[in-house]
Amino acid sequence: MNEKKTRELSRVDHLYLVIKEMAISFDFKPGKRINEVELAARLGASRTPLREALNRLVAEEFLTFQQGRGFFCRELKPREMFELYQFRSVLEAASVRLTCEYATAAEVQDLVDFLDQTGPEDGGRSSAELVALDEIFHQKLMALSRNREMARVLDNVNARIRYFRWVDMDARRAETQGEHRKIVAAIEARDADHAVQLMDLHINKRLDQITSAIKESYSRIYMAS
Amino acid sequence: MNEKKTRELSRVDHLYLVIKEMAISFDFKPGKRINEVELAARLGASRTPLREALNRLVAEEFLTFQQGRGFFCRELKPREMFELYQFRSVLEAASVRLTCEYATAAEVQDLVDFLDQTGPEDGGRSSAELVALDEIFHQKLMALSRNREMARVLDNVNARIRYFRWVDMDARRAETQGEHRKIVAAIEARDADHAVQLMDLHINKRLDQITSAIKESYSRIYMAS
DNA sequence: CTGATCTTAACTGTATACAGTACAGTATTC
DNA sequence: GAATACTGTACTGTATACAGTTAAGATCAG
Repeated sequence: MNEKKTRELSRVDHLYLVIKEMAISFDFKPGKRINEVELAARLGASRTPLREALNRLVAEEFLTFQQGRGFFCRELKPREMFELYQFRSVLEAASVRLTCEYATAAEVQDLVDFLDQTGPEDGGRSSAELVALDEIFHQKLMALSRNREMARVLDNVNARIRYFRWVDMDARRAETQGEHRKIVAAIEARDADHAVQLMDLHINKRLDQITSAIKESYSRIYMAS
Repeated sequence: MNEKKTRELSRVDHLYLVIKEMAISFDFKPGKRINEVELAARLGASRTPLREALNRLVAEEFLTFQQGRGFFCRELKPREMFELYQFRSVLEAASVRLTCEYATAAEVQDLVDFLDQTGPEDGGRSSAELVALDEIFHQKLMALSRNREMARVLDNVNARIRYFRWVDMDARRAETQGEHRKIVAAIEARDADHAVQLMDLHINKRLDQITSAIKESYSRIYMAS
């Protein structure tokens, strides 16, 4: 027990968080098997807590598991990304609708303040930083809809498409912030239908767009190694 | 390796399935700690694979985990059930909309056939059987929307509210089948808005209804023991 | 009888050992 | 030369041991 690891956290929790980040950013290559002995050594733990963490990540679809062969990194499949985008769109539309219903004026104002603070410009931010800001905006919105179950699933969906978005954000970095402002304006007016419509435009992505962006994603995954 | 357990399944997978069923039906009492040694002995396994299965179930919110204290059965909280019902409603509305868009006429006909086969009457079925049939109907519908990610989450939501529904179904056993028919009719007409509206009526449940039905649920949980 | 403190038993957290299995690499045969 | 059988190595699957921690029970003061 020497590292300055985040305390108050069990070893399994710690491993879970670290490996989840590795899975998100494809430090494991798509479809490749994970060597437990080697990974355990690298993270300074034994195989027992490591496998417990890996099992959690299997349940959250970051990894897959095959009887007798072990744990594997998920693949980056166009169809799956498309379904996750579609799912995200559904979650966000519901989020907007419920927010129109439940959020107080003060809470909506907080959202406006957040957009003001993060500025209308991208401020020289990296693609990853822009994605992070975008996710925070949507998390705040989801929090106002007062449904923690949907919030939890949205977090999972966002994490699973995050790598893809890092790549994709480069192409449309300018648009995001302005679209957020329009959505909040519609919420302030309590115009749920309009807000949902704007949200759909903001999120939806066609399968062919995804397919071509995934090619770029793959090339970056293997460039980095 | 003696039991006639479902083969081709790893021990962890087997434990996972068995314990999940136990969690769904509250064989573990709400909030109570799970004794690993005792449960391992009861299921004829050692603690290592048992804990791997328990960790998966924590990730799926059937159990909770506290550092240094172990695994606990989830509680049955009105607010959480309400949010799950709301979530289910969102998922099913999306399912209906996408089905209107993507399903072939033949697929919709299969749905009609399924309703015909399971009859307009409850046929003396138990509450649990009716809930199971209802879940199958909604799974089939979700399959037609061609989004496996949403299907997977719907399964999880359904499993988590299942015990509650076993209790609740007694009160409204007659209604379900007829509502399903109306929904399918709207889908056949490709009238998405109407189908969604019917689905909302079919699923939504107010928080106060849930709260009172949960009292009944708790009494049955502790009766059974 | 109530509350605090100490002691002890029970249980969790993790490492490790070993058995069994998958897979690669080599040899052998056609 | 290609295909198949064999053998060895590496890795997973699971049990178990032990250390550390929590929680309960007993003892004693107020």
